[in-house]
Amino acid sequence: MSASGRLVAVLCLDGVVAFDVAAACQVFAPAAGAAAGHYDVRVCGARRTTAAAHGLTIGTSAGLEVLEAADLIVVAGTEPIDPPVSPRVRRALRAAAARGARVASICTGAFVLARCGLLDGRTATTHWRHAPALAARYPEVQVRPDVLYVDEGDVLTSAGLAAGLDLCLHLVRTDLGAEVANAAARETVVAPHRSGGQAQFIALPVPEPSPVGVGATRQWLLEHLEQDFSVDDMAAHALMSRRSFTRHFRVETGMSPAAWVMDQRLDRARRLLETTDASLDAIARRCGFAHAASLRARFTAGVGVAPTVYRATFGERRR
DNA sequence: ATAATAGTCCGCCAGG
DNA sequence: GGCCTGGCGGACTATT
Repeated sequence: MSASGRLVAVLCLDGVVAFDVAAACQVFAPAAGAAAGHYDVRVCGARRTTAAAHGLTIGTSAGLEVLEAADLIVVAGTEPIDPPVSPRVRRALRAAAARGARVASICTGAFVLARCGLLDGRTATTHWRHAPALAARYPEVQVRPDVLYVDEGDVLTSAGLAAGLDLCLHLVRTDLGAEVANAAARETVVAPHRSGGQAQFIALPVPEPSPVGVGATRQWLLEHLEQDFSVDDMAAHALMSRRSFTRHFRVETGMSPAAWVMDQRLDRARRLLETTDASLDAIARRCGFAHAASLRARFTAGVGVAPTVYRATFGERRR
């Protein structure tokens, strides 16, 4: 519950994928930077060192006992997939979820959660290559092979490798707000915000505007977010028919045009709520909403809390 | 709050 | 045949 010093345990089983461990550390553990000091990260395992995939060895900084106290447990993926899970780990993960701590998996770490029964009746994702295996072995799990990550509140899963970074940034965003998350993303040199629903297969994974395809149009949209657009307006800018435009847009971004624009509007609203004292109405207009009422509705639906609550939580209270 | 309206998404298919 | 475009229309969603 404390605002700082959340205890994060990164769990390394045999065959752990080093990239996944590093991704979590990179986002949560920096000693300097925006997120510094907010998390207390321990890489934990059953032994001092854990044999990782690809012949690497990972030295752990804690034993399994941290699982019992952690506020957030990140289960890194393993190769081969679906490793045996000791009763101790199983108990610890279940207990953590039961006491309200969050349990997150990266890549094939979802198999570990599934094995512990934490995904039963839930929606989850994993690396696309292993999604069929996850669904086949654990029929209780609703597998979504087509998203970057799934946030079920206390249990979160993410797709392959880089999507783990997206999930970690999503957690920072939830805990500390968009400004801190964006700063952490900047340090990691990844896209600041890729929403969980984004497709795993996208031609241009990083939403940096590119001059090819519909990238130029996305750039243009970002520069004029305060305006109102129909899909026809966007297609006209891209010199395409509406049908071709929406088709290309989905291939490149994994989202429909309207959904993408809404994501961008909400992102901007979050930032303005955090960093300015502007009125809701002014923010609404600067983000392309007709009025405060529509911002409020879409914000609450998309972010999960009302704008004023968000500002009270994450806004800079500087004198 | 409800129904009417407008806008969006996407499978389908013909044509270049 | 493979590939891309863009019109059509129906299901769906948001807005008023």
